[in-house]
Amino acid sequence: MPELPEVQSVVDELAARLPGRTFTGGSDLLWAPVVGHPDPEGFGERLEGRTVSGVRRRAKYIIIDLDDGQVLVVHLRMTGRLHFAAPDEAADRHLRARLSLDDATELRFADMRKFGRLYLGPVAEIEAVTALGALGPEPLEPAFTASLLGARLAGKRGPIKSALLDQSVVSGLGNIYADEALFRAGIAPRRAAGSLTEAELSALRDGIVATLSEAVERGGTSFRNYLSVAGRRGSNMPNLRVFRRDGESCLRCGTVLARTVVGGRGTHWCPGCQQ
DNA sequence: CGATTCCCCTGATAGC
DNA sequence: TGCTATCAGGGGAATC
Repeated sequence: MPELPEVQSVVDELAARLPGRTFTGGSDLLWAPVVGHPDPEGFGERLEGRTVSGVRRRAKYIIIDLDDGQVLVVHLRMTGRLHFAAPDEAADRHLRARLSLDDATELRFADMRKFGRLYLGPVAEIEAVTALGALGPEPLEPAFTASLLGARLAGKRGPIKSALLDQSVVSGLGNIYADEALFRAGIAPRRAAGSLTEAELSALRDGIVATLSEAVERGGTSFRNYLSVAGRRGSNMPNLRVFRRDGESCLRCGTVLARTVVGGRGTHWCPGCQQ
């Protein structure tokens, strides 16, 4: 489940290789609905001849800038994976799209669960058809302070866990890092989002930043599916304190860790030290 | 408008 | 052992 750190790893590897490359004809959609925008029929034609000028990340979106001002945006969702391959390399059964490049390779998008999407067009168009236009602040940028977090959460009555997963509140967190950040901050996942004290907001801001930046350093977390562009697993899993550790004892206070459902999502936490 | 529920998918896992 | 039911979960749409 790629969240900010996993997407960052993918972006870093794409950025080392894709700029300067030109998409050529012969791109192939093995499963047309993988294209979320525009209509799949026009996709290959619109991409052909475009040269990559840069690769960057916004929230969990991979943004590939093209020389004509358009962007090719990729969202991996749950099981999407990008990798480079030779055109004659055998395709695995989950391959959804092959995008031909001018160096006799192709950028492949595979996705077992079929949730991931490719989008192509001017930024404004993509912002209109995805959440890209309504995203909350990037948590690893300096502007992400406790007071900004407090302002984004103000007045919210729903659980803090749900608010952290809402990409319009803060962008980039998913289920793993939301649980981990709440544990580090000592805040129970069902606390009303707008009820946090200043000290708690500060601890949560710090917990989010530490959790994400450590995971970025370790190349992300590979729970089961995630692989980087180069096919590497992230090494952050041993760094997880609560996620999928229910039944084990808390590293901080020894209480048996619990699992519950908050906002329809599996939630892992310590009833002993998260208040 | 905010909060909640449902839905999309298919491999892994649990239960019998 | 083998089959079937359930689960997981990002984010968008529909609903309350």
